[in-house]
Amino acid sequence: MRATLGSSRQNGARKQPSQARSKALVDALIQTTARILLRDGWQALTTNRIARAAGVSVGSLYQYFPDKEALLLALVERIADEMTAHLIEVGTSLHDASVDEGIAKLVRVALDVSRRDAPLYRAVLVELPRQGTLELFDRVNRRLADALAEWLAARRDELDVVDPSLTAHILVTSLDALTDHTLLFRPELLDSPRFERELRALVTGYLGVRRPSPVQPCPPRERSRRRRTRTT
Amino acid sequence: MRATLGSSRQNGARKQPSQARSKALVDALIQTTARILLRDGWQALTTNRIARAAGVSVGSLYQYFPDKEALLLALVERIADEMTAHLIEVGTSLHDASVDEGIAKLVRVALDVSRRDAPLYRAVLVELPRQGTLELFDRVNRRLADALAEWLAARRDELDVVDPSLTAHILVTSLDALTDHTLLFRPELLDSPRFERELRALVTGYLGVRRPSPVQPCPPRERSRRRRTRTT
Amino acid sequence: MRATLGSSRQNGARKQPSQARSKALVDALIQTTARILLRDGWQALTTNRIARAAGVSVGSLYQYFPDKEALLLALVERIADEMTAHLIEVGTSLHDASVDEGIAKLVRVALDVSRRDAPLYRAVLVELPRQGTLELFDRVNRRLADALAEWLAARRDELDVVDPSLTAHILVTSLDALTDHTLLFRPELLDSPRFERELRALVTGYLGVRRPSPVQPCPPRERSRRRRTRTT
Amino acid sequence: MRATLGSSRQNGARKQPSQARSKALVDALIQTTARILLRDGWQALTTNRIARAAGVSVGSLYQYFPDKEALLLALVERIADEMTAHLIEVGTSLHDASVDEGIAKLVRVALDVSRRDAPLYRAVLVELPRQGTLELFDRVNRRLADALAEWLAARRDELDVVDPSLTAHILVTSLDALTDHTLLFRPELLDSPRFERELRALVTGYLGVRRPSPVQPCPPRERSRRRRTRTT
DNA sequence: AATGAATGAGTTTTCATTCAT
DNA sequence: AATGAATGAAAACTCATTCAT
Repeated sequence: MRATLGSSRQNGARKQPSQARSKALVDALIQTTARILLRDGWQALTTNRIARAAGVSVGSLYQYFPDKEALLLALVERIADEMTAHLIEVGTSLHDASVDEGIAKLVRVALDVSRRDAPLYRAVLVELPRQGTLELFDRVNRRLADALAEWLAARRDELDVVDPSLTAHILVTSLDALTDHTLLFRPELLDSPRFERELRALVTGYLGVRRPSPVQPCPPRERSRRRRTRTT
Repeated sequence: MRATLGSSRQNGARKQPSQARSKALVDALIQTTARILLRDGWQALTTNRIARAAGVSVGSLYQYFPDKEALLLALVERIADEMTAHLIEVGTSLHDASVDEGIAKLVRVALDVSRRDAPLYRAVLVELPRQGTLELFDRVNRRLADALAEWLAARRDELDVVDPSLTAHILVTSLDALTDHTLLFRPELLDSPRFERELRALVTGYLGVRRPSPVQPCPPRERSRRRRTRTT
Repeated sequence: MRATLGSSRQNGARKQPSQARSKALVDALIQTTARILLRDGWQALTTNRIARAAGVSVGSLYQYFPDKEALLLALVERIADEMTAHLIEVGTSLHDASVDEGIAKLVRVALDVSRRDAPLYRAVLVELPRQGTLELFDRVNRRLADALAEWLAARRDELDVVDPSLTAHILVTSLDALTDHTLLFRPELLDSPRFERELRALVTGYLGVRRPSPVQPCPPRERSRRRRTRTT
Repeated sequence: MRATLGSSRQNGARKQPSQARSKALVDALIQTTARILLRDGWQALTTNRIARAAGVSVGSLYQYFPDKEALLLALVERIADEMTAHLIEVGTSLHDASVDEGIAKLVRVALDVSRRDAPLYRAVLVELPRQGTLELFDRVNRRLADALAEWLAARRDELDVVDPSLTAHILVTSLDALTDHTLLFRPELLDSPRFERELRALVTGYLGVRRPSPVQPCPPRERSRRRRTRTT
């Protein structure tokens, strides 16, 4: 829910690691950064420490990252990219999904993503300066929102959606924020089916899912009616 | 949506500012902290700079705050307390509010709170270390959620709510997160009536608001029916 | 062994406490200084802390002591004066004392003085900057040495002393240093009779105490030979 | 009289100066510390000043010493080690030394050690916090005392010594303290042959050196007899 | 490319001392 | 005389970054 659905651009890395060796080095640095952040927190996250723990020299660190910030950004990006690996499925599989399926998928993926690397992700959320981080995660959300908007638009007749783009933004943001908050303050809820059900209810309710009533079609609900006639 | 509905306890302040003078000094320091954070960012936020800008000596700063962190916490607390000023109304006025009114109020207050001191709040969200900050804002949310849960419980017959506490948590978190995110990435939405309407729709939908249909009562929607029968 | 045998001069005190109240205040400050030094060490010994612990304001402290150093000096002086209370006896009672008695007294008083306020004295020795302290204690020693020198001179025929002044300096310094060192590193020895005996032996041996051998007097020289006949 | 007869262990140095360069840097820092302490006193002894005066950056200082204290300790240790260079001779050459030779050597070395780096040593004694310093010098003393005790034990028949260990402690402490005190308060004595003679007399007298009296052997002294028979 | 010793500006924090009340 | 809030110079220490090897 917070990963670049596509690929990442040249982050400020000084040099694109072309050789395998370089790639390994960059990986080691990023992973070590994650490890230290996790184990010892933001305070302990110094470039010298990272380099030593990664088994390289500070100089090497600066060969591949112009900045400490760049390294941090790379870490966040990596997380974002791992999130993408999950979201991308949804983005594509959403296409043919029925309304209920789509909603279930959406909710499920939001939860999965939070649970997958909860501790690291939590550490990043809590300890890292958000300056550049936010945009990264937002980009992920935007792409998911775009995919979702498309899907919503395609199912307009079954749903109570006027502005798919705004609705998608609201949905994605809600889910994102809910899982984040829950990760931070009620981590135990993350695994409860009850919580998942509520999230689905939230989405379902918001989308005003219309059930085909075979005999006596219910008149559209107040809210829906109002919504449909309004102009934004 | 993120303020202590009650008052805050003795935070780490070294000395309880009893005299008016002390109070003014503490105020000046906190406001200056806010100002610098706003104008020059986290990097410029050094104790010496704060003190100088506040027109006092560093020593005085440390007379009232044991730590830089304590000062920052005090700032966050102040924001949280200002939020409370708004939330407290809702908490009380919610009691007799009809369902529609309550929802409108809830949404309205969430937006108001974000808009009121948007820039400062944004700065705090983006730049400050969340270590102690999170709990402060969470406390606010919890209290609002409690008030909301009560209200929900009292209107159970009109609503589609099984677990008021969980529902309240979800609602509060959603609204909080939505306004936060929007403040950070789509600040222009914060003032759009469209956005407010959507938030109301989100809440209304989620709560499964039941409309009294005078003639032909619609059979409860699928979702609702399902929900009612499920065991949590 | 380290106290001013006479009285102390105007230490740098800003004002001679004439009133009883002032005297009490000065006392409280000095005693509090000792207490803090003892309980919490040199690091905790700040003027503000001392004043607060003594129940007065810092301003009052500076009313009576121009300096932190002056306060410290006053403490040392007080200790030195307490030592004097003991030494002064020796100084006078030494006059008519026999050689053996004199030696026993000298040694005994050196030990008593170290034992009396061992912890505080130890703290002063270990933690205080010696800048001005040394001279204070030295003055005590000098006076004792003077008294001792006189006594030695008066007993020249029984002793093997050429330069009473130098001998006295050596004796006083030795005893002083021995008790100090022992206090610091072998405090348990301070109470052992064995240690006291050795100190007497040291003095006796050094002074070459001549024993009147009734029958067959050993031939002189040999300071050593003479020494052999002494009884401890 | 105050140096580690052996070598010193890893003190708190952050990094073992393996390269020649590092060694030079550490040396420069320690020597500069000594110089400043000597020239400008304890007050002027700030890490920044030391570093600047040594021609390196503060950072470098902290690369090799975790603490200001560690640097100070290193200085003391260096002095202690230099003392050792002298004492070690005595320790070994004492073995075959006759009683008179041994005593002369002991006294001589005590004086030499004090004279060698009198000003620096004085500064250390007067200005440095003794917290960790004391143990260092004490260790030196203990080792010398051990060597001395052995020598005393080996010459028991010529001397009036019951408990070599205690006697050695007393001797070493006396000499140490006498030279220290004299360095502090009567530095001119340090070079006087008279003073040296007295020290020898002190030791000789205390040890109850027995002279072989060819004709009429004097009966053993009282003290000696008692001492020999008593159990401690 | 890699190293890691060196850098030093910049940060937090302390605490002796003053002075308006 | 007493107070104690205010001062601010100065200290210890950090750590991102560079650059000679």
